[in-house]
Amino acid sequence: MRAEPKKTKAALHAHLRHEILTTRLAPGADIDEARLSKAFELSRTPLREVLRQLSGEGLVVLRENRSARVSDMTFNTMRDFFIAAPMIYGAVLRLAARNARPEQIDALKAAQKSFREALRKGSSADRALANNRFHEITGEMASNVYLMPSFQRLLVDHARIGTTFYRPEEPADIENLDTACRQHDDIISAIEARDESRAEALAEAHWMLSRDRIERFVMPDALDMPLGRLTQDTSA
Amino acid sequence: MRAEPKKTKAALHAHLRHEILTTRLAPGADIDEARLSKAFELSRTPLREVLRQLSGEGLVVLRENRSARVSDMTFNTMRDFFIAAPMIYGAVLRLAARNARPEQIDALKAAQKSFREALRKGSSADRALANNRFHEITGEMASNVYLMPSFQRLLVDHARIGTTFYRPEEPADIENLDTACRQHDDIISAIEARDESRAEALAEAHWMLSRDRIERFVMPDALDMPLGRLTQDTSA
DNA sequence: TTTATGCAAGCTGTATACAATAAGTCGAGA
DNA sequence: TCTCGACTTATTGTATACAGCTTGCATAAA
Repeated sequence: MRAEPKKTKAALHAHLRHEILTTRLAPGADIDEARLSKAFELSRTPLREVLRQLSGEGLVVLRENRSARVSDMTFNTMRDFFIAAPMIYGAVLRLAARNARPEQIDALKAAQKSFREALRKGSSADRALANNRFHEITGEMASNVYLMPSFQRLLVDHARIGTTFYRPEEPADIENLDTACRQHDDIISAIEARDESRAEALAEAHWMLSRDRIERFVMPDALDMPLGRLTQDTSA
Repeated sequence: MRAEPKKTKAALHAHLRHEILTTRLAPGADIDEARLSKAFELSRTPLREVLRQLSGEGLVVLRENRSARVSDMTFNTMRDFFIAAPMIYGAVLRLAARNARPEQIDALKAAQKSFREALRKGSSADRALANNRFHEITGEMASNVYLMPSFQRLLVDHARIGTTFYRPEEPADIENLDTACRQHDDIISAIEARDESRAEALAEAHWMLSRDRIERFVMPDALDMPLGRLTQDTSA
């Protein structure tokens, strides 16, 4: 965390992004300018500029005369997420299949390899980051300036959802990740084959998978045991 | 352009947004920090923050160690625009029909009234701004945080396209605007009736209209006169 | 014990000075 | 006349100091 200020600024941006995507900086958490300023040996002026930029990227919200805050995830945003995601992501994968260039496909395969490794022996943060990178590349493939803003915004919260709603002790969640990984492979092959329809369909399936995991998290299976009888027993 | 700095900052943001949307600040134009700083009696620190924010909104691009620049419109971005617009805009109007609240519908009607007035006696900038406001309200109605970033980005360039590809001397362009105005009315009634499908269909029609105008601008009708024969005439 | 008001400490927003980087200009050599 | 290069000028990026706002605490009154 030393080096010239120019690099420091980029490093700070990367650091905050990392911390927010992995929810080490929790949604809704306050961001302390002074502390970051000291930690990165960077004055508040450029630091605030980074904060502004992150705000533009949807990672942070700025409030007048108050500290910056990590953008939070409410039930409403979750709802918005599952309304918007299938459409945007479907469009991105369709365009990716249409426009992907060979070197981008190579990059996608490399990202998938990293994702596999993170699955095997990485932390849940590593996994979310690797997955994020994978999808980010599909966005680059689609290369549509008007789709990217929403897509990036979705990816941010996709990553946060991925780390929030995951229980490593739950077999169903492990299996869920395996399925996701296979879907990534399918996505790669669809893009490589320039099969737009299949790419779009895979997007839908991929998001349904996330949705399932969250549903199981929020609404777990009911206990399968009858309660003891507490009433109407005095008449016996 | 006086008042306390807090207001000045907002004023500067509004000013730049206005100038860019109406293409008085042309796409690709350089933005001079020092000059703006003097003009608004605001130091460069907050000014640069505004620039960062505008960059997040897609109005401006920042380059390292170079002046900020109004984001440009190339053939590629135009292409991206017409690929993304029908989908995003269709989704927004569908959600608007689903979620619009009464006071928002009132606001939309008011915006449409302003648009009508701008049509009658406003400049082409007034028109673009009024139209922008109209659509912005539909975005508020949809109220989906993940759709808004792309939608806003589209609206910015929609406004710029509206002022760039308009020739007041062209009867077809005048008629085009009348049609757009009627479509706005239809959109309002579809939203009021909570008719999602119709709202979505109107979005499609509305963008096709913009597309037509641009097509006619870029590829005007061929002259309806036979050219003199210049070749193969020596054999006679 | 509770509520209100004033004071103090801390944090956010802005201005200004300075450092670093890029661009333009002039001159020298080919 | 053209090209290369050093120097000058202008502009961008950063640090720091200060002003204004918010908040929390303490003291006093009910």
